[in-house]
Amino acid sequence: MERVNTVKSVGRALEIIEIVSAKKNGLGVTEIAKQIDINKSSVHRILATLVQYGYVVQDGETGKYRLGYKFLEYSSRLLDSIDLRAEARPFLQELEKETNEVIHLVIHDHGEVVYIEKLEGNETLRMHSKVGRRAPMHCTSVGKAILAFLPENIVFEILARKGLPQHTEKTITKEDVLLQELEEIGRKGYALDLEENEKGITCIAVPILDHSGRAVAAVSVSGPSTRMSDGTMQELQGEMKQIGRELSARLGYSARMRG
Amino acid sequence: MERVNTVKSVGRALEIIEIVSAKKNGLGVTEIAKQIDINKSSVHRILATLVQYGYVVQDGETGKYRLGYKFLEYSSRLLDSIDLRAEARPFLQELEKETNEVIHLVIHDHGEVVYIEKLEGNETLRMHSKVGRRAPMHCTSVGKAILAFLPENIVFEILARKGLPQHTEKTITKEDVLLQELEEIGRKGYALDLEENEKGITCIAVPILDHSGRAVAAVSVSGPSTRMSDGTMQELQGEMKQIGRELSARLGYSARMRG
DNA sequence: TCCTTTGTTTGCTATTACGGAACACCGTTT
DNA sequence: AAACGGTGTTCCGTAATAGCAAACAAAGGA
Repeated sequence: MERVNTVKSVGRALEIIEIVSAKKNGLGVTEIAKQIDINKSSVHRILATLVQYGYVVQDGETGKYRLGYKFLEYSSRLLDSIDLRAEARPFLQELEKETNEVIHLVIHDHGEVVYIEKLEGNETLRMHSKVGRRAPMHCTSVGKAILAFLPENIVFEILARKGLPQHTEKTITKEDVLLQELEEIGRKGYALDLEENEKGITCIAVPILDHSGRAVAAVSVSGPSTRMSDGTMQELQGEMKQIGRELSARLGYSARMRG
Repeated sequence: MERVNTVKSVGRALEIIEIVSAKKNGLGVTEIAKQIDINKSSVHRILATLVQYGYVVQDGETGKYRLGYKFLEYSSRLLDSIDLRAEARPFLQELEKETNEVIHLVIHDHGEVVYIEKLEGNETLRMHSKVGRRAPMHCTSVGKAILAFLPENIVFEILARKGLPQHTEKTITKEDVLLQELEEIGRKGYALDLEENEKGITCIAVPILDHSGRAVAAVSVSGPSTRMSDGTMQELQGEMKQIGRELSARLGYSARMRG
């Protein structure tokens, strides 16, 4: 963790937010101070600032500190600014109607994927809390679809930083194997996840490219491996690639994708 | 703005976040520095810290700073922790089914209401970006329903701090009139918004009380005034009060509400 | 081409944030 | 009841550090 030209107390504040966000029911000054090994009074002062701005609230009963609703506000603004969501929505809905499986829209952020939309059969209502969740790239269809359309040096940087932790017995944990897979994905134009992230779950994904041809997002269909047969995938991949091209075009990328 | 025992740089950082969040397409160091009248280099150093933690990202093309997806993550955790949402969901769904109107679930936060759920006919998918939005209390049904079940001194504090800005010609802008209305709401157990916030829109709301009988949230039905007739309201209010009681009970409030 | 306007870095100084300790305030225990 | 361990909060001297001004770099525009 390099700390060149940064503000120490701001960093501490953000670490405190991280800690506070992790405990649903809040926690106290002393507990926080222990976790990051700085003085109680410093924690208290930073918390006071965060409270003043609504980032953190102090529970009236227990006195514990919890995350404030301010984050919902910013999150809302953020989602608004991602017009990709609005653009993608009709395509996702059609995909869901056809497949009756779970549809995801993710964005690449700092070597992970962030879910910004999830359509799940009749349970569309339950999805909110999933939006914002993160997942690794090396063992998800969306992650691999994006990696395959990123410059090599960025891919190496991500893999070096994040490693290839094993999630299931099928997770690709060797870098050379993954690179070969990415090369294939690049040729085919879509990525598969054959139970590499979660046992029994198979996914197919296509990347969404920005104006320079770099992947910034991806769309996927996920389902139980029993339903996601080779045949199903073959039917799906054509349509999904079409959707990927369409959405890429709306981000300004008009060049022709291979495959 | 009192600043006793707070950390200046942290406050500045949060102000910078506020500014950055307001511009969809991001903005530059100089622009930010101008807005809060501090030195460029200070802004730069704080931004560097925020970038390091993922709160802010720098656009690769333009170099402008935009809000990072970190906020989605925290927002997600926050929504998870609000079990009120989960508890309320089935009730809201039934309300929506019956009325075919827009259903809102809000939480009180610092003298405003924050939307944490929105059900909107067939367009349930479009709601995400609305979650986290804020609205004033004095001119919304949900806001008034909550105010009516808060201690007087808190009500006065909120009104003093926020004022009663006029949104439509029907907005209540006189404090004594509003207090009288709140008293009536307290007796009846539900609140109406007769085009006080938005022209042509009528709403009805009931509060949700915590274990001590103080309002912390509210549920509402909104629709065009043409459809939200007196008769409709009369039919609705009984069921909505029942929902309010039910949800209050789950938060630990078991005392009998008046009305 | 030069000039303006960015973003970034540097060095100095005074600000200010930090940590230790004291304080106040519980709830328990003895 | 009084002493205790556990909170959260406040105070104060000091040293670290965040802020400022100015210089630098880089990128457009005229």
